[in-house]
Amino acid sequence: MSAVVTRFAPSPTGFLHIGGARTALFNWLLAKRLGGKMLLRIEDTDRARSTPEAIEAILDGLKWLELGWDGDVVYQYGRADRHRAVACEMLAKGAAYRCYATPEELEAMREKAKAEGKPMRYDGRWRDRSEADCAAAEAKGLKPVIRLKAPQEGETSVDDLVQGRVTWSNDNLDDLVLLRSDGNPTYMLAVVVDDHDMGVTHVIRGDDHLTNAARQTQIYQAMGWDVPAMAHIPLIHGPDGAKLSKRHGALGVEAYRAMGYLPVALRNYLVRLGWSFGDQEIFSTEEMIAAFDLKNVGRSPARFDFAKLENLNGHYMRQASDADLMAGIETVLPHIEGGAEIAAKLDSGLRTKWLQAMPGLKERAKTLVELIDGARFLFAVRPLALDEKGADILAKGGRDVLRGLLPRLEALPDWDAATLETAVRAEAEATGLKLGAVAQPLRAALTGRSTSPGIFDVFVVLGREESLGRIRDQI
RNA sequence: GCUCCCAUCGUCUAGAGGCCUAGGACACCCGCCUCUCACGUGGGUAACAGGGGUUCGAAUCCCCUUGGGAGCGCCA
Repeated sequence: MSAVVTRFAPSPTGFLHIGGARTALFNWLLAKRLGGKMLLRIEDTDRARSTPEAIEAILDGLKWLELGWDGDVVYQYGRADRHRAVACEMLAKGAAYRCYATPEELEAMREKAKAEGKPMRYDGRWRDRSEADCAAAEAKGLKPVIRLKAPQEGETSVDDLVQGRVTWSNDNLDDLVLLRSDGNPTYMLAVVVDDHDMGVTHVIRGDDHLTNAARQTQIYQAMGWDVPAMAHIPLIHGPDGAKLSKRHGALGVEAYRAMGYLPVALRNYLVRLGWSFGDQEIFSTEEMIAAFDLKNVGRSPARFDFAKLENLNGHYMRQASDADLMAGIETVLPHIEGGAEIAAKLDSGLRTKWLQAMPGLKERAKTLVELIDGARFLFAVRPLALDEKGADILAKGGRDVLRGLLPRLEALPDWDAATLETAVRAEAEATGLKLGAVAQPLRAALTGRSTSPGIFDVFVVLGREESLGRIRDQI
């Protein structure tokens, strides 16, 4: 029984988008589940569009998502010699042929087919030419491409683990180009050769590759190689149902990092997009691995829903340890707006206060960005700038409440939550106010806002001097 | 145009002929808890695209229609 080998094979023409991330996740999960390996291959045969920045972004994205790959990264372009060798082998065995049709000629052919309402396929005009024809073309200085001599009768089927058996009539599949006229392999050839050479047993990718699967199957067959198991998963759509384009939120995973999402939450969200396991919604990484199965991957496309991602993220934030959250904050700070200033203030004193406030803070935040925002009162400098609601509370009687309360607080022997609460309640009782009517002005003075963690916790984290100072500032 | 894929609440989905008066989750609405906001908790609104079959019985099987999506490159 040979071990399972999956692969994630992005082309480095842009960042790692959300659909790619899910494809990587599924490959990773299947490999983990079956005790196999997930390989990483960068499909950079398109020299003009591949960039080192994109490669970096993809590797960085996978690392952030904690989807590690096995072995070294394979760069497809580095294997061009082998691809060429296979193309020559196919030529030699009659499974491929030289085609001297020019790009202009092919373009005209497509235009004509389109105008006549016929399928836009290569018509095989060089399929059975003589050596003499080829020599004549050569003499004219034409450089040939090498095309697959695909079967013209019968049909080609793909037994897809997600889509089921999908069959094409061979007359709908034309003779694809294996080697370009400049001698470089095409994607179609390179994928097949690489997957074969790398021992890939399961190909999991977006269903935009479904038709390619048929053509690639023909290449496997021409070479007499085993076709790996295939699984074409449906694409992710934008919230409006249209294709997930850049305009819609087909953001790179680094954008999700900058929005303050946790890798564990993003993984959980992504795995439930298209895959299900009964009614279970929350999966730890271990549970995900144990439960994942291609059989439970659906065939219909899913829409991306930020609300659900956010909810999941909130769940994982609440569940996370304060220390992990602190670490998360520090890693995300360089990636968010205004993060640098906060990072500059983040000394051990602030870190201690922040950690102390974390239990109350994390209950109220759905993202790391919100967590940071909710903690602003910790490092705000006196006199505090009030937001609209905070100012409103103080303007409408809040100051009077603070004036009445101040002496009581100043006289406190201890500065712990219980003592403070007793004092504030006593003041409320003495003035006939509800606790909320006293707590809100305090909240406004202490945090500048109308919402915050429990007010007595805020008192304690801020400390006696800072708390009293902030109250006096507002009187 | 041609080929292929898809179709259950607003969204993600459960459902593999009777267990479905269609379940869960998110979102939304109404309560409870409460110093605010959250969290938590109780409840509610909300879906089998349409039409034909097959069957004693269909969300589940078949066909058609409609609506989405993908592919049809010397891109990947």
